[in-house]
Amino acid sequence: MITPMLDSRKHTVLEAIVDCYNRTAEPVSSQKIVRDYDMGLSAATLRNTMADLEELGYLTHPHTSAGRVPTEQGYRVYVDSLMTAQKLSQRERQFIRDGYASSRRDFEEIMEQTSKILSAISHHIGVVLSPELHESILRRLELISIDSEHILAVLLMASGAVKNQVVSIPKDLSDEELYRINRILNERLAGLPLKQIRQISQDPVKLKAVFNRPLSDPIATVTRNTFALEQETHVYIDGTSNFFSHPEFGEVQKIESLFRVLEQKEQIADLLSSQQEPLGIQVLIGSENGCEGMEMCSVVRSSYRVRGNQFGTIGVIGPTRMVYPRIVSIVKFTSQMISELFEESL
Amino acid sequence: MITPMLDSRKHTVLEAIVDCYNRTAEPVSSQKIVRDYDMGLSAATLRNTMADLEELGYLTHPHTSAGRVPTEQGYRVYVDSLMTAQKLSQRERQFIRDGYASSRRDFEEIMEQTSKILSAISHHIGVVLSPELHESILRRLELISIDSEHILAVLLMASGAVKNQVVSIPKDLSDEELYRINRILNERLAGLPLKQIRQISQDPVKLKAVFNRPLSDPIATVTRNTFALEQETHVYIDGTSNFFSHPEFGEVQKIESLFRVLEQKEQIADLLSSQQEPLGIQVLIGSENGCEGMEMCSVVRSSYRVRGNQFGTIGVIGPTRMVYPRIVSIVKFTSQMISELFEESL
DNA sequence: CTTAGCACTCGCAAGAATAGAGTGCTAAAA
DNA sequence: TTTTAGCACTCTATTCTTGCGAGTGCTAAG
Repeated sequence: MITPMLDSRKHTVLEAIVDCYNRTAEPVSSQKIVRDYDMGLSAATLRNTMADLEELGYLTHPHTSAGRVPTEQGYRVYVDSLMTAQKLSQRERQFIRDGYASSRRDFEEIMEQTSKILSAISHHIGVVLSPELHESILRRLELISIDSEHILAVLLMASGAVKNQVVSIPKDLSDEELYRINRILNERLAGLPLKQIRQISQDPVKLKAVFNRPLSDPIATVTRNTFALEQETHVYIDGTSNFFSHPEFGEVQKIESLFRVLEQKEQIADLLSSQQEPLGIQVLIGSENGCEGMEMCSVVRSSYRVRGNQFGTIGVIGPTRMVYPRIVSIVKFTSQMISELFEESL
Repeated sequence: MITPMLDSRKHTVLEAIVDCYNRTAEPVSSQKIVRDYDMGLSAATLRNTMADLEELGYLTHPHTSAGRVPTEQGYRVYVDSLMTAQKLSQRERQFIRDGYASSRRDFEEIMEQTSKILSAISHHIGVVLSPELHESILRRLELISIDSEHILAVLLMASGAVKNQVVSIPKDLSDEELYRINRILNERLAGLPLKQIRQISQDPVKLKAVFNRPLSDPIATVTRNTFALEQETHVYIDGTSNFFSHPEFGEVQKIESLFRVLEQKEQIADLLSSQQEPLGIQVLIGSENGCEGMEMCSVVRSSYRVRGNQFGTIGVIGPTRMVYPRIVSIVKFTSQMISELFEESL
């Protein structure tokens, strides 16, 4: 628990500074700590300790005569070994539960609702990443005729996700034949992950092996066209305007770079999924998130689990100066909630 | 063409001021006009004319020693009777067409792509409102079993839109029975607008009349649950970060109120659909849009048409100081494009 | 090792001075 | 009668100065 280089006083002081800075968004002076934190030390002593912490790289000075501000490294230590978990209040838990109560529990709605809940309760940005479609297991497939050249393929996944896709078909395919194809596809492909189905459908040898039919058969064509899917995850974002209330984003410039990033959904998807380990909670502090234009933001993320042993990610994006214990608890609890939801329903 | 109260000189001057202000975002002085617009008049004369225009309510002064800025009323006159339509260049038309080329032409993708195209080419915010689901005509309905208590209802609309919905069903409904119900529902309900179907499904008398079965019959339950749909339109927004490049949004405050509105999709939906007349283009200048927090923005919108005689709306939201002729042409052309797309495909 | 005291640094806010852009008005010119 | 040159006046934006206050670092005493 105790970082080797830091004695217990340095710990306490660093924690106090992080805490104070998080609340005020202003550099913390030695005076301020004496006044607010009653730790039985004089300002001068604190100044010495603070100077030490600065030398170790945990604090900085905006300028000579200003108070101290935690560095990313300082936050790192704080998050890893200083902060004490802050349990969510009964109220807050209830708020999260209520958020899901109204939803009709379909897949998309849960995703959307989650991003809303996360942002509403954290007062930061809530983000949800759906599980990668390719990893999903096909539960069932339905082909619906649209016109003579197109059908709508409805892919129902084990996770509860649904993917609609318009597919071109060979002309003059009768309804009966379509129905027959539909039945065969379900027989042979249901239960397999999409990734594997895709491989089969693009590989003539495998395709032939699975269906035991010539490649010119309509069934081969339909399969090929239906499963020529791109990799795909959806990103749900909510609460972007919460950023305006933080004083450190007082200048348009800073907020601009952030918003430009947020509009690039792929970047956000990368941000949430990179080096994600299943079922752990992770905190990326400041530039650790590796996202250009988001250096002054931290990300708290966690994976969640849906049926079919698949994982998605939820997260909160906020200023580096966020109340980590609270946000961590929120993300943790919400990811549990959502995993449970997917377990019990659908 | 000529507004009664304004002689031809006032026209020219007003147009010049609007044009100049649109380009520079700064109050326009008499000097500036003499220099840039070669209209054979001295600065003093222009000042007189400008004073007249101000008295008529078409211009204002930020302060005594500043240049003139068009009022909303001024813009109104400009848009209604002064500006000359600016044809899109071949390049621009091609840009729009190319934007659709890649899309696989399913309903959602066209919507999404349209908002992207609009924002990319206008450098403002692109918005698309899908047709109201209730007005859509049901083309076909497919019921897919999920588990013993739920099915997935896939509603395929005449417009090409698809709506998935998880529906609770009576327990122990056999697959055969579900299939039978599915067939009957298609027979009786396909071709009707959802609104009407909803009425039928919620009204015991009508329900009985249509299906000629007791209300306890599973078919009645499934119908009721499937068509208990809320009114629903989707809003697609893109290009929000474009707003940062406009100098009039240099202060965080102004941009904040705008972004808070943009996060409220319902408000945007209202904004686009209120008093919309089919197939016309409309320009709402400044506070005319009636949306709190968007007083400094104008909206150029147009409806588009999908199969089944339904209408949706597309629009561009930008600062009041936008290049109206260009934006109007963009919106007009795009709405034609999208109508054509829906005509030919799907 | 801690702390009081003090000199020193630096940012920030308030004021003062200045420059300059633009207007309105008046009187002369067309 | 309309246009224009000229000029006084107004107001903003910029720059510079000044003073204040918050904070630190260092030193010497407790």
